[in-house]
Amino acid sequence: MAIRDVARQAGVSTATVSRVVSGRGYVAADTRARVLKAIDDLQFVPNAMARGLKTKRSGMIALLVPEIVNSFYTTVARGVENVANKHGFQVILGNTDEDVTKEKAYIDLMVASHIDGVILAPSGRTGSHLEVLATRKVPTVVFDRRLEGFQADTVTGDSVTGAVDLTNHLIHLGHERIAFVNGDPETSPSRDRLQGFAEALAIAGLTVDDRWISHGTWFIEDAEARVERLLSEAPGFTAIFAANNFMAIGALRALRRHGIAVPTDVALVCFDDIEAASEIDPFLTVMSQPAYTMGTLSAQLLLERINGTCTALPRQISLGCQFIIRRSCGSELTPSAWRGGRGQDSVAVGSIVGA
Amino acid sequence: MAIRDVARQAGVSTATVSRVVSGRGYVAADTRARVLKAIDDLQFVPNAMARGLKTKRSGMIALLVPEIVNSFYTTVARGVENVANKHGFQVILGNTDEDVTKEKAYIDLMVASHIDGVILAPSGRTGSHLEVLATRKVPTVVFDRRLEGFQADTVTGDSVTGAVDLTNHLIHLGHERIAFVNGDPETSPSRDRLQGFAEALAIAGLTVDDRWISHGTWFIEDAEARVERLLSEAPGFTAIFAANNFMAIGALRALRRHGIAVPTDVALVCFDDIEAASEIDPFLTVMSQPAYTMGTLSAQLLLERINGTCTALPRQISLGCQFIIRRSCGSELTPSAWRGGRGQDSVAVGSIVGA
DNA sequence: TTGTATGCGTTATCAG
DNA sequence: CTGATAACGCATACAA
Repeated sequence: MAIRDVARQAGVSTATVSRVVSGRGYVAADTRARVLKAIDDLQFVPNAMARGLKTKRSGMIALLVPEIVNSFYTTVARGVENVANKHGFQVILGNTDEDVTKEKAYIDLMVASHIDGVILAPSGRTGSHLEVLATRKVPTVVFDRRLEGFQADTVTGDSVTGAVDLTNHLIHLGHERIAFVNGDPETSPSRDRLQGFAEALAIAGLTVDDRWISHGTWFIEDAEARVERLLSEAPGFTAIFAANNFMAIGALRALRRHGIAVPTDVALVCFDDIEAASEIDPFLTVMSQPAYTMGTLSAQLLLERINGTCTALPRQISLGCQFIIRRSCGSELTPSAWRGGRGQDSVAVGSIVGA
Repeated sequence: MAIRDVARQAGVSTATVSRVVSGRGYVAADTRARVLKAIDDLQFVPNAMARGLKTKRSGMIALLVPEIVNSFYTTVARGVENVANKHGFQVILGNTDEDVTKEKAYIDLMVASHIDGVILAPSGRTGSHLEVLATRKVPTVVFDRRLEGFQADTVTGDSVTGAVDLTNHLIHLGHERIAFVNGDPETSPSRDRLQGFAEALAIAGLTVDDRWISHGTWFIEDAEARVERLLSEAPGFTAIFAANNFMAIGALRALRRHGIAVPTDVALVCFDDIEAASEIDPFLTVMSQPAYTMGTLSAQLLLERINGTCTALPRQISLGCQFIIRRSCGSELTPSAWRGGRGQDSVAVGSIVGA
């Protein structure tokens, strides 16, 4: 059941069938009807590979995320998928596990599959392992994490500002000794959030005990181990700033094991929301990134490149984050600030930095 | 930079290059070396579409889930992806949004892409919209939800037993008036869990107020609205059995709005875990399904079909669930039972029902 | 408006 | 062990 079978059945040439199927070119109404009937009779489904071989387009885009069980990334995925599907693209979702090697392997596979575009939250500091994308001119959008030495449209959250706000919040509540549980320092959000944290402290005239700042990976277990160590080696802090939701979960585990209550004994704030947790009890004060929007926007930028609609220089877009105040800092719940948006994001203020 | 460029560069035929690349057939050592050098020089990457057109295999399998932000499904995805990648397959992850139409659209796309196999948690009661998979002989594994009138390997959690245990737990704690917040009655887990619930109550000589049993969809918002209605129209229950994690979250939202505390005022248990929430505070008593194992197993079954290793009749596998007791029922935390497994699942007892 | 013919980049079948 | 060559299923330039 290939295109030629349909052609024979309808008494036309394969070219005509192709025109009917693709909708390109002129076909007489009655001829079209005959072809459509044949297609239906034979249950003809065009072979996407053969088509792709000819057109050099696969109709697929890849989305590579470092951690598929993190709801931040799945929400981004939702956004990407919705926009992509709406424009006739399928999304291949890959989980890179914060591993540059695995990321590279995926990229190579994608290149071989002649994927039409790639959206990824990269794991390394540089984009050296992505050069094949540039070489093969595969449209690429980087999100969540900026990359050094790699030109591509980039969509990130405004981590510096968000971290400043989150830190100020703690400072205003009277905290002066704040521990910072960071993720992988190779990734830009890690550095940005630490920077915002440090800036806010400096302006407030506060100093940081270096022992209260820990780096590592973005895995829960790692954060847990580091907070564990922190508690035994350098206690004395009254609050914790977790660089993302997973770091916060790790911190919570360690604190719980030590019988330390949040926010009674230690305050806790973090980047990214932990939706499920907050249902139970308005709990963690967070700086929620517009994940869904990050996904839709990334997909839009990518599609513009794929369709050639945009040929401008790489665009850098920074999205504002949403401050959600809950009672994790010892403060009372502020109803007006408690506007946890579900499903789609609430308004997200974006600023375009690049061209 | 196609295979013929490599052939020319290495001074051999395309057939020889193909043999080197695919690893099939005899090639002299020195010839192979020359070819490999040419491949490296030219940065040759074989075109997967051309290969697929010839071999009729895409090297891809599709995983269709109803709700991508539900950690149960992302955990399954992790399992599927790990096994698939290990065997050289890529995974296309699709989100069907509990929508049969969207599911059908995905399936059609997959068939056109000559996907090698499909793993899906279907949305409808029957598999009538999946017949194209049978027609085209696309290996298929159904997981999480059984399908009527569709022959395929199936991997599910043992919902009936799990529901019985969960219900007995509530009964033993003294609850006699239990509300049941179900999901979509078109899906088998919904029916199985209600059945287990009813069985346990019957054995205990308890009756159910029909107004306390609600059906609908598997969306959080829907459960929330139904519990909301329940609270105003038929209060009086002392416990809630939520058919899955999302139903529980919806219930929690409604309860919170009414100022009803869990477990103080109303007890709550559910199927599937809410990992993040439990980190904060050992909270919900749940019947956790072995999601990761469900993923790896589904992938294994599928690969056996794809490789033709298994040609037996459809296999039905039911996986035992893990009972995690926390303090959501008014009981004290039982340390020995508190063994929430992370990452990979703890032991999961499986029973093969079919051939 | 329709048909013919060619090629996309591989793999596989045969000779050699 | 290696090479020539014919498909695979479709899209498209060019003819008609």
